[in-house]
Amino acid sequence: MNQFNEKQIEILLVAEKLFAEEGFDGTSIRDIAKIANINIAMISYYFGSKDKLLESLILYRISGMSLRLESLYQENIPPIEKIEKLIVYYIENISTNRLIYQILHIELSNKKREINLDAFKEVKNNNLKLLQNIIKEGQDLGLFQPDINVPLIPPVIIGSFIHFLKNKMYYQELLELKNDTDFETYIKTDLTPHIQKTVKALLTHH
Amino acid sequence: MNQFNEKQIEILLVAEKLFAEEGFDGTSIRDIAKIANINIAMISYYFGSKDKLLESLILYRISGMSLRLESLYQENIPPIEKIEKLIVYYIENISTNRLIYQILHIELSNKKREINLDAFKEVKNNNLKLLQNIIKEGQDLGLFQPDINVPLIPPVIIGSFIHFLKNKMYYQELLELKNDTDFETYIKTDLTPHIQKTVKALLTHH
Amino acid sequence: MNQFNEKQIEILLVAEKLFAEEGFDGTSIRDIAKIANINIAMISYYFGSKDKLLESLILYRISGMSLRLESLYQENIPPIEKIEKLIVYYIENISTNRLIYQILHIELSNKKREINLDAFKEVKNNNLKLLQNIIKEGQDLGLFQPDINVPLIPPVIIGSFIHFLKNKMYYQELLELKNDTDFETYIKTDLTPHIQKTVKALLTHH
Amino acid sequence: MNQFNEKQIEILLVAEKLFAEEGFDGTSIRDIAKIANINIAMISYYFGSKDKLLESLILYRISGMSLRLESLYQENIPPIEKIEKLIVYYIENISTNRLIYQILHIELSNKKREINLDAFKEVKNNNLKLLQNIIKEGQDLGLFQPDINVPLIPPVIIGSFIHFLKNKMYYQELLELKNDTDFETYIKTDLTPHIQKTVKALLTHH
DNA sequence: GATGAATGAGTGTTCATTCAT
DNA sequence: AATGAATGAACACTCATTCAT
Repeated sequence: MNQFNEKQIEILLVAEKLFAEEGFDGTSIRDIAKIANINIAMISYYFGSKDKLLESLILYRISGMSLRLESLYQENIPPIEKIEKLIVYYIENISTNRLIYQILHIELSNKKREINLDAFKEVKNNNLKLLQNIIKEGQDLGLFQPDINVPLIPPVIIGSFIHFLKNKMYYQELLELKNDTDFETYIKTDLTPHIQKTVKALLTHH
Repeated sequence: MNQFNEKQIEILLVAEKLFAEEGFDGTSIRDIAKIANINIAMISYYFGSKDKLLESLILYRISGMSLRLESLYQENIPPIEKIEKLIVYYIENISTNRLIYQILHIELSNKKREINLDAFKEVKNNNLKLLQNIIKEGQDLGLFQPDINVPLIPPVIIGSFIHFLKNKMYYQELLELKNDTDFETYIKTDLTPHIQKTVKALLTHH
Repeated sequence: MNQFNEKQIEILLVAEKLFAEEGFDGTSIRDIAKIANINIAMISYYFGSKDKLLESLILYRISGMSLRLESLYQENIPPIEKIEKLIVYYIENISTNRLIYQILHIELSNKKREINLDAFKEVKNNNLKLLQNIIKEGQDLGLFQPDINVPLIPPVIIGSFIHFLKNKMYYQELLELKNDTDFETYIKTDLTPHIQKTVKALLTHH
Repeated sequence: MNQFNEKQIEILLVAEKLFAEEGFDGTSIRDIAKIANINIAMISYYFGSKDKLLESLILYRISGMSLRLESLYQENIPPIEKIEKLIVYYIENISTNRLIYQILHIELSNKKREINLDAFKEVKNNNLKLLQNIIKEGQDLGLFQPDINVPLIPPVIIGSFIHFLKNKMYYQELLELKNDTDFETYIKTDLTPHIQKTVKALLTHH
């Protein structure tokens, strides 16, 4: 399933870190080669070019975003709980793939590079479909309001979380979260429930 | 009040466009000079360096984010309406300053550059304080729930909107918005109300 | 006699210091302008160009090397004492004009710049002629040896002294001269006598 | 023993010539690249930077100043002859390494660059020690005067010669040396003996 | 299959000088 | 008489990529 060998993956991981920290244009293949402890020519050799290295990285990461959700819809729990679980999934998925999300967020708006995001789109569509099913279920049960603009709910979930991440320093100061652990804990104990609460309110409030 | 002359502002606008589109590292001062139709040396001459050009741009834009809100709190309208207006303000402010927001979002997470964001932080803090006052007012009137984590509300508003903007192409396809005008209209007629509804639900839902 | 006005001389003095310390090519007119506290354009305005500034400086300095020696030959003292005095004059002249000597020594060997050194040559020739007369006098009196290659004596005097100056740091360490004052004192109490002794030995030794 | 390859040495030789003729700041890496017939990037590639190129050049030259003198002290000839030979060595060494001496003399007095001259200092110290031994030998044999300031003798030798070289044009005219060959011949037939005579006079004259 | 050597194109910046005022 | 604004040319250096081996 995975078309990259060990050395290639090592390069991809180094590249991911650097692209996320310094940006694609701000990262030179020399930097990558030095940290990955490989010859500079290896990158062109393995991936063809710096651009194709990015493509490979995105492909590698997105194909790794397994759809562990498949079963969620089938579970025998109230729709409201499914929503809660879905939100946790969203947040965990972004957390796990934080670096590639960062890269994508930057490069997405870059006119220079045309990135094939079909695989990413598919992931999004699957998640959206699942969300739609759950909401439909809740509506059928009379638990959720009927007039819900479903496609605008993921932006609330994802957007809130990513905005929080991006402004880490600001919120660390504001919320007096002294270190990274505090920050991560806050995401679990406060931010996630807050987003859940927000979405649930939206779905049920009349 | 504004310390930049006409020509400098012209350069800033070109730089803003390019930095947003291509990234800071992806934009060369030659690109800027060519489009702004000026000599390359002018950028160093006017701003000192490419880095300082970015600083100047941020300063220029943030100092332009006038606090047109001052009066909002004083208005004689129900708190719920104030919230609606504040959300419109948030969205309009980001819309107007879309490019610099994009730049900031990218450069914020770049380890290389240390950008002085004190002015930006101040804007944020002011907005947050206003939000807190409005919510307090609503709570005192028994209209809003008492257990609201106020600092987490701006992420919902800003995050949702920015996520929608960033994934413009995806949502244009999904929502069948054929062109930029449709997209902008959708923001006004659907997205803004959706965010308002979401926040209002959160505030009032028990 | 002096064709430079006060401001021009101020510029020349700043330029002299910088040219000596950083070299001509290593000094920018911006550096000069900043230290002299004048507008950059002033240098071109007053002197025409950076190159002509150097020319002006050399002219200014050389024309200032007054021939205080005229009378030496006429003094009623033994030739050997005249030689001693002449050597002191050489050393004092170079000391006083240390900076311009440094500049000349560097630029003399620079192929790029063609410096008109006629005035400098005249000074040298005058000094040489005086030396020749003194030596002739000593030879006529049977005090000095007859086979003296007079033109090679100034190199001994000037060369020794300048070499000592150029290798200041080396000799400060070697001779344990802790500071600039010690160094200057050593020149007076040891180096000058040493050069005098050397030349006198050459002139009188058979 | 020599860490530079053929191509690097070729670059070093071109750089040496240009640095000597135009000064370090007056020489661009473009000039060097053009004359050495290499790509501009090669200089950074081989030496790291222009500054390090200079360092490499100095290292290359100084490490090449072999101490061919070791045996001189052991030779079974009178001290006065050893002195003569040592002076010839000084002059030949400077002649051979004329360009790097010129560069060092310029850069020595440049405040900008800090050049590691430890190796150069060692060469000087070795030569000085040899000189001291020879003079001591002559003094023990009653041939040389006892009160000799030995550290000030090299300045006489080196200074005289370098001053003569630096003022080549002046002395060529003064001494009617029509071309370079005449000039070089004069150094051998007149200047060297003159310096030898001077030092010998100093050492033996009472 | 893997890499050291090499390069042309491009980077941001500084330069001395000019010119309108 | 004096200067701020402006510029083309040059600067040292880094870039991603190629290619012979």
